Amino acid sequence: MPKTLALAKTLRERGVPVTHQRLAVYEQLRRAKDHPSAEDIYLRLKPRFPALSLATVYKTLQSLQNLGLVSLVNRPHVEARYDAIVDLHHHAICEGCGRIEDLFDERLDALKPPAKANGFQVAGHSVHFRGLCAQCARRKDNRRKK
Amino acid sequence: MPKTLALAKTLRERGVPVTHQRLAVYEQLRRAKDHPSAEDIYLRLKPRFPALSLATVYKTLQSLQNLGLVSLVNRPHVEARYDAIVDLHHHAICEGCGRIEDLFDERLDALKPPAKANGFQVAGHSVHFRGLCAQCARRKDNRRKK
DNA sequence: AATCGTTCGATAATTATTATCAACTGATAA
DNA sequence: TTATCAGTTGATAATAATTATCGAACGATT
Repeated sequence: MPKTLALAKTLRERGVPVTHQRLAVYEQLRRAKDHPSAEDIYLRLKPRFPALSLATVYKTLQSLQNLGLVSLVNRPHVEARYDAIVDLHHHAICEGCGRIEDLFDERLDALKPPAKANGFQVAGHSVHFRGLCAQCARRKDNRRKK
Repeated sequence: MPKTLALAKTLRERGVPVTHQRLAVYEQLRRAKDHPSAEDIYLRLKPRFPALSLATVYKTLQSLQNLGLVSLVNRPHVEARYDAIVDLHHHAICEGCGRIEDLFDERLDALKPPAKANGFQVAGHSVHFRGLCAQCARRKDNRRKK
């Protein structure tokens, strides 16, 4: 988790050109405490960088993600997936094939937020595991053995 | 969680007209075990209901959600939100104002999927609490007292 | 069977995101 | 410092998922 000042060094080390835009987007995201959207970041930077394009913000966030310097709170632009099960349950999401499996587990159902989340009134919760389902895990192993 | 046969009764009780389309969409979703998208459902029903429109599937899923009969696995069509924190952490999402707060909690970090999730290779996980943040909870209370 | 409010299907509109591409910029080497 | 070149930028078009619109058709009640 490099600080803004260290970002230039990190980028250089990985052979990624250091640009004003990249530094500014990362700096803005580090300062923000509200998990901004691409457009939020764009609007906040616009006064200082009048020539900035929204597309650049998207591309920059994408490459910072690839470098492992930025994470996504919610997956964007993915079609909605529905479930006829409305009772409390959880999900395992396969990153290989997109398959979503239902998980029923009382231990997970009983979770409570940490006391630090002061005054937050919980209406519900869910746990998402991400990884590879049995089939996809096998396929990956095979590929590696080649 | 009413069975398909019971759906007509449930809808009637709530004053919602019972239509072939609504019954079919719900039946299809109950049978499916793969958390289908609106389009998946549409394509699966098309052979039996050639006149069906994709817009109707969306509208039907929306009203079934309002009735509490269908749940969403992932929130659709919401802009991506980014985070400069890449270490394992969790989120509390306010349904009032959309605010997302970071939660750090070793208890939540240590979660493992139930043994039943056979062969699933976990790469990571996260816990989402949804509800109302302190401010929004207060506002709701006030409104109720009127 | 008549009426009325709701829903349906077709299509246009909207929103978030990605693709395209010519002009520019940062890093490297002369 | 300047020339070079791959990678990036900004402007805009394209795409994908979803929602809005609206006249025609339907379900429930009488």
